[in-house]
Amino acid sequence: MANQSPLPGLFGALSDPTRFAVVEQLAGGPASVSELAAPHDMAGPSFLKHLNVLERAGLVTSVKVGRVRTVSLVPDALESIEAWVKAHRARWEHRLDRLGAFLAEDEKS
Amino acid sequence: MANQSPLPGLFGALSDPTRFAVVEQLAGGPASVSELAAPHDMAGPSFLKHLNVLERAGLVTSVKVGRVRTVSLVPDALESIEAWVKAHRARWEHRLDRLGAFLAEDEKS
DNA sequence: GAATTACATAGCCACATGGCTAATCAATCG
DNA sequence: CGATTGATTAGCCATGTGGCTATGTAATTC
Repeated sequence: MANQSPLPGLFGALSDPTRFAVVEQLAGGPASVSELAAPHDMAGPSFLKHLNVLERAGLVTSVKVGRVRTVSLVPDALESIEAWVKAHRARWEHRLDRLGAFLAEDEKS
Repeated sequence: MANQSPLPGLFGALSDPTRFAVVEQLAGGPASVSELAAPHDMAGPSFLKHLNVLERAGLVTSVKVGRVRTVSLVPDALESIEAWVKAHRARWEHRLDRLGAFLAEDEKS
């Protein structure tokens, strides 16, 4: 049982407003570091840290060509989040159904 | 536009392994504080803080009856996460399609 | 009514996080 | 070549976060 879920890490990466906004921007297509940084009134290095967090979390990849680094989304990451949420919401709703059934049953008595 | 997205807050709540596990446990149905705390080798007050974080984030509600507090999931929260992920993944995949089309077009020349 | 149980509050501490400036490196432009 | 631009590295600092112990309070149980 050496297997820790990677999801808390993904969530952590998305828990910062700056990083969250970056992901939203990237959903519109890849962008350079400076394009991504532009909307955020923040010093370059501070912003870079955020990008590194996103990349270490696996939400984002990047390639550097010449002096420009182009960053893009990794769809698998979003997919795994979606799968997890879907599964747990489903379990929960199933439970609510059983509760509803129980209450209805109770009502009859 | 005074409207900040609530999602980073939700993600923050899920970014801690303990809290993440609590949510997973709660997907199986409501539970008391001590039932939730049991699997986590951690002092009571430390664990309580986590529950409070989850509650402030809106992922969880609780009612105290007698001396026992019962905690349950708030499905809306998971739902809003799912909706966000779905939307952004969709945008991204649409983009990939356009890229594919572009590359195919390029191939012809 | 005394002891136990189930949470809760207060306060402390170590470390992580998020921001900054200054300085560097490498590619491109004039 | 020299200047500029885009990204990066190296520190520094304030604040937040996650853990603890000690103590408190309210509901049950014996």
